[in-house]
Amino acid sequence: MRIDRLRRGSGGPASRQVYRALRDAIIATEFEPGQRISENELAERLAVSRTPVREALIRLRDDRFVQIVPQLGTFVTRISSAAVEDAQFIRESLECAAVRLAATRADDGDIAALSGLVRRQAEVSEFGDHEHFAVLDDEFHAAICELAGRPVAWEVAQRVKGHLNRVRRLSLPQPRYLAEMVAEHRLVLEALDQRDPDAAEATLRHHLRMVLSALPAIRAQHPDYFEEEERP
Amino acid sequence: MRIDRLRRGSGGPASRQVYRALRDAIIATEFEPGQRISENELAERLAVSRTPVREALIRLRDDRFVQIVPQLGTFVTRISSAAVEDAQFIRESLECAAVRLAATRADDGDIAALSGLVRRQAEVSEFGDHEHFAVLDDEFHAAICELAGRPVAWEVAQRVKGHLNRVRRLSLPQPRYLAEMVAEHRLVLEALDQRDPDAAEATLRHHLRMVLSALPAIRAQHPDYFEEEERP
DNA sequence: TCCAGCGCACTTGTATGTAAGTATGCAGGG
DNA sequence: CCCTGCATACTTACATACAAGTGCGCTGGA
Repeated sequence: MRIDRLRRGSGGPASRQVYRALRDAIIATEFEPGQRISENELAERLAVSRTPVREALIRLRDDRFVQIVPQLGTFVTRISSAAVEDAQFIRESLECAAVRLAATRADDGDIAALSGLVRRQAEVSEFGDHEHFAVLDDEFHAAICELAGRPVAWEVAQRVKGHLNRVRRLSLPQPRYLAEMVAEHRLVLEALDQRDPDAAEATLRHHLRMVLSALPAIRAQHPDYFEEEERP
Repeated sequence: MRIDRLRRGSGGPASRQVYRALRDAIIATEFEPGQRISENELAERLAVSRTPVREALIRLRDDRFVQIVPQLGTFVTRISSAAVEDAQFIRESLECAAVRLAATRADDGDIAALSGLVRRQAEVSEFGDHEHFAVLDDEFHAAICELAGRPVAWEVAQRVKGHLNRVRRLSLPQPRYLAEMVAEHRLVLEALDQRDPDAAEATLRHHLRMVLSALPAIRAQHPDYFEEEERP
């Protein structure tokens, strides 16, 4: 396990640092879905008291990354197709609405900045640097929400996006994945450049749905990471 | 102040009860925007310890209903036009996306149930019972998200909706308000009955935007409840 | 009167202690 | 061997104690 004593006095309050560390660990499946996690053990391992650990876990419960059962334990939620689709729905609804606004509000300078961002994405995609690309990808989507005048859209989207990332990390890296992402970003950018809200929404929606397509395969590969769904 | 000792052992954990009580009080402006609230005083008044109070306040901060400044105090957020518009944006994006899905998935039984709900709304609107209407209104919007197969859309929408409610409570009650709401619900219902996603989205969007129109007037009436906005 | 400077009272953040409840494993009887 | 019942060790929820930091008011001096 990579969770370890966190250095204090740097990144804000302890509870926030614990939250981020646990969230990252869950999304990276360093904490496996279904696993039980103990407040006491985490507090000891992180060298803080139970209080900030508890506050972090409460927030993770709001994010649906853990399930807290009183007097029994706290468990990493298993992946449920419904939860992933919920996250996808929220992200898609918010970002598509934002990109429509962005298409009507962006000026030439905004488009140029976005264009530069996509260019940088193309560069790092050449080297297959997934980690760096992920940062630039987030910047791209954040910039769209910013252009729309609704940065809150990205904040909410980012929160639910963790569920999508957890699934994506389980899928085998496709060789042409990054190149395709860049190509789709270019299409969105083009639609924005032409101030075409309908095209911008359509291309972004298509782009966002790429991730979800791999869901059934991933489920077949890691059945014990998934919640068994009721079949009505 | 109406915040008072809460009865334990009834409605779940104490922290949740405190959260609900505080949230309701803030939305009802029983806690005025800008007012400082003290963990200690609240704990004493509610006859619980600081722990559940603190957990409730943390969640309220995530909702942007309070602002916590370390070593200084916790304050009820003033109303900001940006925050209200953010809430409106999120709610509108999610519910409009949901109603499109609902229009393609609803069967005759669903439509009939929704129709019955609107009929009950018409009844209570006759008596000007705003409180009861609010409950039925929530049921209506929740039902749409349920029909879409995305109940999470309503959960998120409901959370941000508090910001809209706080503003709405400050506006003078319009005499024909409830009747108009019912009429608009009928239009949405009609579009759903005809399985027309575009019409459903358009009518719902128009419906949701009614609240926002009163914002400037309310701001003029309660200037000290509002954040002063920067004029770039 | 006015101003400078110190001290106190209050705040949130964190640490630790108490209470209540559940699953588990072991012991004993059938 | 198998099942029943209890003791125990663990969990979260809540209460309380301590630490660090900020603003405000009082006090003393000019």
